[in-house]
Amino acid sequence: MELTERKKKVLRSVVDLYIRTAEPVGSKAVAELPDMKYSSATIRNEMSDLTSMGYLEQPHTSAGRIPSTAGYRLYVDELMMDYRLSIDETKSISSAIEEKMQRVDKLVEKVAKLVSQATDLPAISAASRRSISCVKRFDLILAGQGSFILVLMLPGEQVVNKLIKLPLNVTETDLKLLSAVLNAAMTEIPLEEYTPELLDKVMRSAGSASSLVPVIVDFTQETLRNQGSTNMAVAGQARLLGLPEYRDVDKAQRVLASIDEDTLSNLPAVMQGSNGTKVIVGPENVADELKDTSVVMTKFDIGEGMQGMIGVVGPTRMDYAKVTARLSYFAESLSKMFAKPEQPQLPEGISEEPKEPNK
Amino acid sequence: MELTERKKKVLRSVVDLYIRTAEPVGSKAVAELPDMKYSSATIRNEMSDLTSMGYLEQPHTSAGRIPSTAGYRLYVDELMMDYRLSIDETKSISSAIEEKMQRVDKLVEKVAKLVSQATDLPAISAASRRSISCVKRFDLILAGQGSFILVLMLPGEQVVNKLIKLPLNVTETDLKLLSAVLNAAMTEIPLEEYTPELLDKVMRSAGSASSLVPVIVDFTQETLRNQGSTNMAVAGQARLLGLPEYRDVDKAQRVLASIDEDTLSNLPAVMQGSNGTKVIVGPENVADELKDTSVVMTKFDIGEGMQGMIGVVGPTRMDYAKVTARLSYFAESLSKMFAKPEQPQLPEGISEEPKEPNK
DNA sequence: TTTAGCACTCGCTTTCTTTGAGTGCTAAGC
DNA sequence: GCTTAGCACTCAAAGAAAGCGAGTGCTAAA
Repeated sequence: MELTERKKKVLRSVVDLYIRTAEPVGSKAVAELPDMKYSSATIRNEMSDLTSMGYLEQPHTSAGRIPSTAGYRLYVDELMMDYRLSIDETKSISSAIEEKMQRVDKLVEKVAKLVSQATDLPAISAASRRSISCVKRFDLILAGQGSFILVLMLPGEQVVNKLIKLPLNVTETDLKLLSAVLNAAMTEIPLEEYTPELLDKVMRSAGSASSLVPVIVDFTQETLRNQGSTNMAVAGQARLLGLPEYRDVDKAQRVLASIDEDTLSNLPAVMQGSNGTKVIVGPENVADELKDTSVVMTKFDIGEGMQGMIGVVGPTRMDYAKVTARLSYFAESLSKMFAKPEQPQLPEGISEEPKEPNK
Repeated sequence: MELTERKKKVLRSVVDLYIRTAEPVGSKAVAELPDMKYSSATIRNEMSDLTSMGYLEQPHTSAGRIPSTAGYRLYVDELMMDYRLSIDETKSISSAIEEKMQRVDKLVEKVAKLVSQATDLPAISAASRRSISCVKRFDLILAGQGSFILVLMLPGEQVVNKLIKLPLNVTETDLKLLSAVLNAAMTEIPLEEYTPELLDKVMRSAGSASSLVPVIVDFTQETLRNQGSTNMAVAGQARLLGLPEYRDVDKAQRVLASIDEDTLSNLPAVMQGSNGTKVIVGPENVADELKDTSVVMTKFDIGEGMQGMIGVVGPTRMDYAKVTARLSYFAESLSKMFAKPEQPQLPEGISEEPKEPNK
């Protein structure tokens, strides 16, 4: 059977109504829509066709129709009207983002909150660095009896430090020598090349400061490893409970549990290939708990070898148009913010990174 | 009427049973407890007395009894049996804490998760620094054309850094001079003494590097201000939904909303005075949404001018004994960890010490 | 091809009934 | 004088039955 224009129109109307009401949609309701020029009987026939074509479903014989997964898919891919963000919306999103945000992990948290607020759904936000990283420079600063500060400069304006304490005395000369050795031998090379042989070589060149080498290298390796890590935050889980489909507490709990930060750690992988906004409708989901829950995600580049992702989780009948619009706008604003880091809206640049000592 | 030993025993049994079952407790159930040597009729009389004394309540005439707020209070303050942590429990708590945790904010997050796991309830964790802080030392490291790294040493082994970029050239000599000036004039003094006059003086002494002073001082001030801030994390909200009293989604949502990180920002204030473990039973709560929700909190010192707090939120009938025991153990382990930061740490001495609650 | 009409279906809601845990009271027992 | 067995009474919760009404599919007429 062919999917005529009228059928598409009916399908769109059904999905739109269902998104709004969360109740099965009857032929009469569709017929009464302002720009629907046919009677309920006609609509009924069309809906019957759409059902046999697999785009709609009937919870039971005498109920209205609800969109099937295929129906949502078609809706998202073709039928969905562009949602125009109102000036107010763009304004509130931009101004929220523009507040200066200091560290990446705080930023991720903040963004998750904002996205959740903007969509009224639970939101996830993540930022991950690709781990192709190296040390650009080592600095050692004497900090007192047997303690010194190790400062690592990494690509992308990042600076990491650690206060190191040792049960032996350290002299300025030791540190000078050691930092020269480290800078000569261990900068600009990836983690993999930190071989035992290299360490050995460094140790030997370090002379009296050689006992400092292991602790320095340990920290460096750990730092480089963490560079490839992902910051992630979830916000607004409670919003899920406001939705009729999650009045069933068990269901809500299952979904909430599965969007816990721990559980989601593999999510970035999902986003790997695609760029832009991606909609995963209900059963297309990998996780079993999310079978009747949809996920909308947007990936974006934030420069400096970092990637950002924001997404929301909601019922299959969520307002895809609105959600994707807001998400995209968010992503865009964030990209912009990162693209020109020295611009006025971000007075300090985003390169600082206050660190605590204590591994 | 006098509160006899037997009445206390009955009350304790009622609370214990209610904590376990979440159902009104009948006289028969109490009478059938192993060490209850009276018949249900006798218990019935005692329960009737306890009801008129205000320690128990009846949801309706022909139902069992549930503890009133006064009943819980008495239970928590006097009746509650010490809960002995099993070796397994202490082990799992200690080993969880022992994992190296890097920064305070990450630690707070991690602890919230652990506490939530250990109690199976939503948990809050916070760490706050008293803001009496100063810079112990400034270091400036040249990092390239017109950019350098500012390193601040703060009390308590903290080191903070920031990469600063400027549209002008900076020389090693400039930085040497400047750091000498800064260390002479601006260390060991509190934020308040960063007066315009002082800045002026520093600027003048800084010579050709004077243009760097404002940006350095800005960052320093901001850092010191942040020192007084509070890190806070909430974890395991979803666990609330597993409890029968929160099957009512609206209720659950209200509670969850009110333990959102934002809302709770005033919580540290509540903990101000008291030390040790504090139990807030239901209606004793300030927030209206938490009227039938209890909060158990423990405050502890983690040295270096920092204070920690962990707490859980749960139904009024939560297992206070178990929860306070675990919370205290957590607090203790954390304190220990901070007290001897370089120690390999714990398992010896399973000195749990389920705290006597303070009224 | 569209539409009005009509019989039919079936999940909700409401009302009524039943059930049983739990109570308070009384009178007998220790 | 305490304790306990016994019994009538209460009342929420669970189950069953009835009625409602939104929605359908089909048919026949426009």
